[in-house]
Amino acid sequence: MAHQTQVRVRMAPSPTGPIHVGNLHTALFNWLFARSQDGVFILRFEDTDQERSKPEWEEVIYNEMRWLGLDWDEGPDIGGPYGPYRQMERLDIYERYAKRLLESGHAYYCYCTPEELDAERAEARKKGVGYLYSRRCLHLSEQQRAAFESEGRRPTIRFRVPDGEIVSFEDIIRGEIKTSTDDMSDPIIVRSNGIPTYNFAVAVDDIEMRITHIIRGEGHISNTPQQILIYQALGVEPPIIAHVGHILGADRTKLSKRHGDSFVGDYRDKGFLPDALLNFMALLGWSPPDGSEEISRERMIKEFTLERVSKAPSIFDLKKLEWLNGYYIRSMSIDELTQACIPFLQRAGHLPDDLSGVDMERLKEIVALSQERIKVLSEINDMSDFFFGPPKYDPKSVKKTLTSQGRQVLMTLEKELADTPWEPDALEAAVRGVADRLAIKAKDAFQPLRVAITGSLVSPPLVESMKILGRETCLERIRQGIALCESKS
RNA sequence: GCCACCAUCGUCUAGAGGCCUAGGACGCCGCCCUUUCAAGGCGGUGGCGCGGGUUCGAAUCCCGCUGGUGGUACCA
Repeated sequence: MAHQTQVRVRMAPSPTGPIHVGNLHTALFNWLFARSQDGVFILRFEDTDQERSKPEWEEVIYNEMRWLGLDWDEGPDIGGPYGPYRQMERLDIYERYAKRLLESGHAYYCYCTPEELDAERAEARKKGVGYLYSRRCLHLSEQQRAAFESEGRRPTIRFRVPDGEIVSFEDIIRGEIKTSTDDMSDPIIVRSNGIPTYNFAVAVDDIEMRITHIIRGEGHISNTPQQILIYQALGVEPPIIAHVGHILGADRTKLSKRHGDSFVGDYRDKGFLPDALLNFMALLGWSPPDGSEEISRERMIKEFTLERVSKAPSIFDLKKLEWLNGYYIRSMSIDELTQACIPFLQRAGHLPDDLSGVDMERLKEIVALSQERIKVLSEINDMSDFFFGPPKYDPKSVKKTLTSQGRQVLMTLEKELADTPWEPDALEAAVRGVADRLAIKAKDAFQPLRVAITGSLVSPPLVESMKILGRETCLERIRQGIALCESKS
């Protein structure tokens, strides 16, 4: 077998906030590709936007990546052979590359002010043509430059886009994409403060870090020709490129903060499981050959190929995520699920912070009764609240069941259950017996009892819940239920 | 405005010229199971944006249109 160079891909977020669902999508595809190819997954922070980048976000991003189980092989925290992995620590590298471009005539200094540039843009807009920088700084003499400098103007560096050429690249997902350089304005690659702009820094980093495949969102398609031109000017073969479709909100626009719940952390806090979230995200724009929906991390890695990634954008469908999450919850062992629910129960005040006094066996029984009833972990709270304190009587449920007939049922049950063996089967038989004796349907006996015990018409299985609650508590709640009947009538 | 990308059920998708009377999944609806709600089982609803080509044959290829999205920054 021929030796192939090792696949190297990267996730390059800017530390300007937590991980967004869109970031996760492309990060996942990069990670899956790396893992499927025995490649290297690199984490790099693109922090050249000094205004918005904050070091605090880095820690948040690490934590979320760890929560998701997306591990990286090189990064700012663990280093690697091509570091540093934070762009602001690589300024000398960009400077070197910029110098090369300047010397080879592929770049030039530009002294235009933002105001002057705005005017040019306004002019182009007025004429209804695409904006192209006027290039009035392309051929500045030493004297002209000195004059600008003495005015106190600090230059940017622009890349000189060649005239009359077609830039073309083969996108693995989309096929050939061509752009005419005549439609491209000379981009600023280094700001007047010496910090490189995105398109330049990315190209330099991807070269320096030996990136073999760029997998990113389709929003970057329009940046690609610029970057290809930079590669060409530097005499470097560009990596293989793949643009994945965006993820859209229900309004069909690119998912963003505006849509709410667009951060990974939002889903973590609601009780979505990382495996479910990853499974769901993988299915947005990709599907395994056999069409399976529930697919483990291992299988995703095994079956992932860029060839199967679709180019169309996709809408984030919360309902499907919830279904998948429910599937994963149902697949967990009771021990695992209980552990996963504990933080949510604590946050709701159902469990103390210090778990040493908690009856874990009882807790597991409670969780087990809710397992196939919850779609997200946080739902454990509403589903099982009556185990942790007095029931919250739902007015509608009370009105419907705690009627005069309900009162009769509960009063009979109070006596009956006083000495029924406290086991689910016996309890069920007892309730049915009462229904028979009263000549009513079993349902009409169970429902008032359910409301008295749990507070609601909707609850986990009743007799199993009563078993956990114990006789005294249940009898007390039945009396409470009777009282509610009386206060009504 | 200009440039680019995209286009199969409501949603995620399968589909790489005949296997398509377009398959699966989520959702929705109905039935079964059942002490509630779920879960599970069974069934149903529902789609190739439009118009031209190419071809014996098009969801699949080409062109146009329409629609959507993205970019158009000394943001990334």
